[in-house]
Amino acid sequence: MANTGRAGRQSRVATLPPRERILDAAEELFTREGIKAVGVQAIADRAGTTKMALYRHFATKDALVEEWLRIVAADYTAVFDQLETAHPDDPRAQILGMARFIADGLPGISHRGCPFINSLAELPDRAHPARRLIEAHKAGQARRLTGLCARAGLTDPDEAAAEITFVLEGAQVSTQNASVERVGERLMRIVQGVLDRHSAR
Amino acid sequence: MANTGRAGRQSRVATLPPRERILDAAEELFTREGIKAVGVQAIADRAGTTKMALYRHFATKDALVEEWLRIVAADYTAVFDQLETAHPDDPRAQILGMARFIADGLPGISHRGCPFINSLAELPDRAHPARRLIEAHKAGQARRLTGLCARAGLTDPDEAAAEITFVLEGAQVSTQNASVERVGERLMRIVQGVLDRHSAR
DNA sequence: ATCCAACGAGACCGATCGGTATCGCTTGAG
DNA sequence: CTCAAGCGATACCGATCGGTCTCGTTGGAT
Repeated sequence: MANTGRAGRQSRVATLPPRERILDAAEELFTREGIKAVGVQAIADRAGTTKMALYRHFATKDALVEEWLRIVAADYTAVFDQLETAHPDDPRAQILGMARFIADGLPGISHRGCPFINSLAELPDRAHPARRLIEAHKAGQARRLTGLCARAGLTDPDEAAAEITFVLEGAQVSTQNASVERVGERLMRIVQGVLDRHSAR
Repeated sequence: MANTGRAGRQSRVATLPPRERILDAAEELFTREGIKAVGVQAIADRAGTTKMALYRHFATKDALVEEWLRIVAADYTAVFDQLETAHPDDPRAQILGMARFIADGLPGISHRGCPFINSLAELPDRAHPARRLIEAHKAGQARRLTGLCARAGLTDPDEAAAEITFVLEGAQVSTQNASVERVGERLMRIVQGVLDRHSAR
């Protein structure tokens, strides 16, 4: 998901405006190295611009972090929305679509995990705006997933949603470690099993 | 697990040697604030000693981080061992015991997650000794869990172990966010379900 | 009693951090 | 054509980082 910008230098033609390049660079570096490990200078360099230009668009580094996470969250929500319009009357397909989206993304984030989980680790302060954003996003996703489970006719929507959430998060975490092989398919099989098991018999 | 040292000032009597106090302080601060966010000065202060004393026992900050993670990993392994001696011929009880241990620990790590997962987020470099330590520990736990699943007579030990791992990690991650309520019991119920489902009928 | 190793205290170092100030240059809307 | 706004470059600021050095004290084994 995301990572729209090419990795190369500032292309000669059709260069994006500085603000977008900065956000692309931030996405790349924050994801790969972590928030605290990346300095604003490095972000400016990778964006092919300067620190001053960065501070013309973002008040502080924290504000940039927040905006980056807002975009990531919006990307996830967009996938959810898109699945909803694609399968308006099939909540089960929406759930499996979300799982498929996560599963397919696993190889790409190999050894680097989920941006949200990693950012939470670097933002211990619950009052931090970026952290509040993450928690709000996760809460919204959980509510939405629970709703889908209910509409899918599962016997215990709360339990099923929690189960799926655990498995989804756990798969992303586990991808950081060991053999990434078959994690995606394993994940799909498990989610499928959860749905079947909670279905009214 | 761990957190053996009292939280208070350096007690007047029976004060632990500096090295232990430093490790206790590191455990406390690294867990609560994160690795990168904590300076060696802060660790020394909390241990009631000085930076110099710290560097007499640990070559670098990284070495201290590594030693801390080694202790945490050893604590987990010790619980595993203890369960093995308690239920030598009941692999199922061992698995449930481990899940119970995690579940009971969830309220304690509320909003701060698992030290391993958080540390992975702050150690993007796969060659970092501390990271290698974590990966080795996780690999060992996974192997052990798979073995238990096999001995428990589950039809697909690999699948069952992966499922349990995902759920365990996911529960710890999710504890950082929302309503921590009932997460422990929910976790136990899910693991129990995984065991039942994979049992030969 | 002695002596040495570990300790507490604190100054100090170079590097890097987030963030600001200054100054030309480009550029596109009026 | 004009001119202000946005831009790139660079120097700079105070604070903090990990890590080193010195020195005076202390306490347990011999």
